[in-house]
Amino acid sequence: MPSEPRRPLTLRDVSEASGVSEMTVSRVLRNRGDVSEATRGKVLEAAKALGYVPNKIAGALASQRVNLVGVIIPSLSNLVFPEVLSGISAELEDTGLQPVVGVTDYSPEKEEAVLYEMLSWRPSGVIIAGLEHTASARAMLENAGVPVVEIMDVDGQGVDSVVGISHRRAGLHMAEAIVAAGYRRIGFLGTKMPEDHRARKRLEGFQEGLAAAGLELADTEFYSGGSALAKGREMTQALLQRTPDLDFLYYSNDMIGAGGLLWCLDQGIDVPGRLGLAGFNGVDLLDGLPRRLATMDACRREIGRKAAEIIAGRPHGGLIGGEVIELEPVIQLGDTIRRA
Amino acid sequence: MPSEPRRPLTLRDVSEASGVSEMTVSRVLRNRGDVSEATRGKVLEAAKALGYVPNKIAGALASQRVNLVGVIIPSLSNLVFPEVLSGISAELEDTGLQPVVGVTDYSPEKEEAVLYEMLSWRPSGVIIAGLEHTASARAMLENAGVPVVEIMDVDGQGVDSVVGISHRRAGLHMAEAIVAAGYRRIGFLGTKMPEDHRARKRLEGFQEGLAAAGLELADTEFYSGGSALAKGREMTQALLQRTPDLDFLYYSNDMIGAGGLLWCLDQGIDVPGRLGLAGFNGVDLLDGLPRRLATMDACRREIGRKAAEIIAGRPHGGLIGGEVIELEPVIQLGDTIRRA
DNA sequence: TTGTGTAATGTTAGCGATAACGGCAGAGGG
DNA sequence: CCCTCTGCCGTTATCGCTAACATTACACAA
Repeated sequence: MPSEPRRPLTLRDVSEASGVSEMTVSRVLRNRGDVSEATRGKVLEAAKALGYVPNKIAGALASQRVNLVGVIIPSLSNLVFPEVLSGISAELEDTGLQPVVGVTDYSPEKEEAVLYEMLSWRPSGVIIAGLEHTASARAMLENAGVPVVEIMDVDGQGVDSVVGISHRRAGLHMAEAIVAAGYRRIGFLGTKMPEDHRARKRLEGFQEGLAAAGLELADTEFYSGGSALAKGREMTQALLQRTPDLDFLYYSNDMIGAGGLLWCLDQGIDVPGRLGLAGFNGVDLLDGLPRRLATMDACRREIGRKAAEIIAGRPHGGLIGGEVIELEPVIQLGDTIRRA
Repeated sequence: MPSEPRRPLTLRDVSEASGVSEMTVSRVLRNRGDVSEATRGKVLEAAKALGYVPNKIAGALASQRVNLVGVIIPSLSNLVFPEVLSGISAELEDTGLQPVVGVTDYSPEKEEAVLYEMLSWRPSGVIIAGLEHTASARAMLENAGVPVVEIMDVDGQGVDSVVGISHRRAGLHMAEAIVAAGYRRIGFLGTKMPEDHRARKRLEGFQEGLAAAGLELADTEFYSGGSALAKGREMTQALLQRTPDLDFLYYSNDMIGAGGLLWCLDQGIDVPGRLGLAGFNGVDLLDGLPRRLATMDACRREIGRKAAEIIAGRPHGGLIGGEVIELEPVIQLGDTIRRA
């Protein structure tokens, strides 16, 4: 047990304490190269006694290798992204790689800044949400010299690899299911976020699906900020007040959908008979609601896994390049869409 | 627009492209030292044209400075921690410092590993949840040579600075409020997590508060894993079936409390008349529930801010040492505790 | 004995940046 | 005219570690 952390410890301190060269200490600490059991023991003991922690900055500079993977996502409070992260962590678990998270708050400029900052640490790979980036950001990704995986969304052109679902088709399929169940007067409730391209694409796909059946949205309502559950209530009330004859409400995410569901139940509205409801994401956080909200699983964890797998699978940013993995979201009718 | 990212770019490339020395380029890129407007322009232009991204690894090694702050938390899905993080980010916003997150899954061993990994990058500070660590981890924190802030909890001895609330007193105050409202047959529902010391302390404080009124817990129920909302329902049902005469349920967090609340409402139980409910955390995610659950704000964002403030305020790990900041959680009676 | 192979360790030369200091103009004062 | 000062920019020496190669010691075959 040492007691004076005056001058930071270096390999040299360990080497002197154990009577071998710095190189040998380095080899022991990295489990690389041949070292006799005896020296290994001595070195480990000395390192532990001193409380030595290797300096990865120097190590990375010397070896030109960094065990970090940059992960850039829009938000941590969205509930979706922590799940993606969890998939990434799980997959990276014993590859020696480690995720480092950056958050953009849905701002392209901030995304660019975060990306720049990350790349300046020369990570072994980058996982970034979405396909839409500033020109600079896209250029950085192209020139990064490491594998890049754009996640969540496959509706568009990626820089390198892409893992996600088609939000357009997700919206489309939900529309088909709703129409098939016999609903005709359909409203949409969503967030007012121009930068949430995935929500936009879902809506577009949804409208496309309605159009195919000769329908269009009867009314829409948008919000921004605030507690999603509470907003779901308010918006639902507002929408139904304005257009009382709606027979279905499609929410852009499960949280506001849940709020809407709770409001409808409070009001004694017959769900799904008189009014059907659906959300998006399949968050199991909401499992305990009085009814299971119809939704569509966004394959969040799986997306994280696959993305991490791609990064981990490319030795040194190998030039294998651009896989596109499209996952298939599964519709869950729950209790809020009439069954045939 | 360049097109061949063969050999990674270095300062030298920019220096050659702009006809000045590496040192001058470095100065321009860091906004440090005197550089004429003319050269600055040339350099920036060259850097942009090449798509140069500085190598912070080399920079950090040379300058012995790293603009990262390690943040170690048990989980990202707990809802509480993203909020703490958001406070940290906000406070660090324009200090040049940047948070780097590590997750421990409530495992002391993993915490130790994550801490070791973080320290090996020589961050400018460490923010870590909780006061309980392995002996090794504690030693590392003590010898890190940078400011350390332990957050969330003040019931115990910290290594350096501490920012949080007293969970013991939080539990105690909730007990007092419940007793004051006239409830007597009180049950507790919580998570089965020996490593969640804060939940444990809250429970202890709660029992202490009951004891002061001559009461003790009438029954308890624990769970682990699964969707919190659903678990809240199940546990509540189980507990009330086993001990039907309970008149109050104290939940260790708002999510299971919300599940319980929904179940009680489903059952037509008179809340808060026949049965009172309370949770912990004050997550505004739940604002849209049919009733506002009684809870206690854990000052999550504020904790993040204060912790970041301490880190940012210490120039180079200055030796100012050990502040302890105890925040005061506010009880919110909501609609699930009888009012006087 | 000499050579050859292998295991275990040491030596040297950077990795890409920055700190610290040095040099060299031109301005201004005496 | 000399001297100091300031603005601007270059040179040199690390930072702590690792890749690559050199070296040593010993075993064993020829």
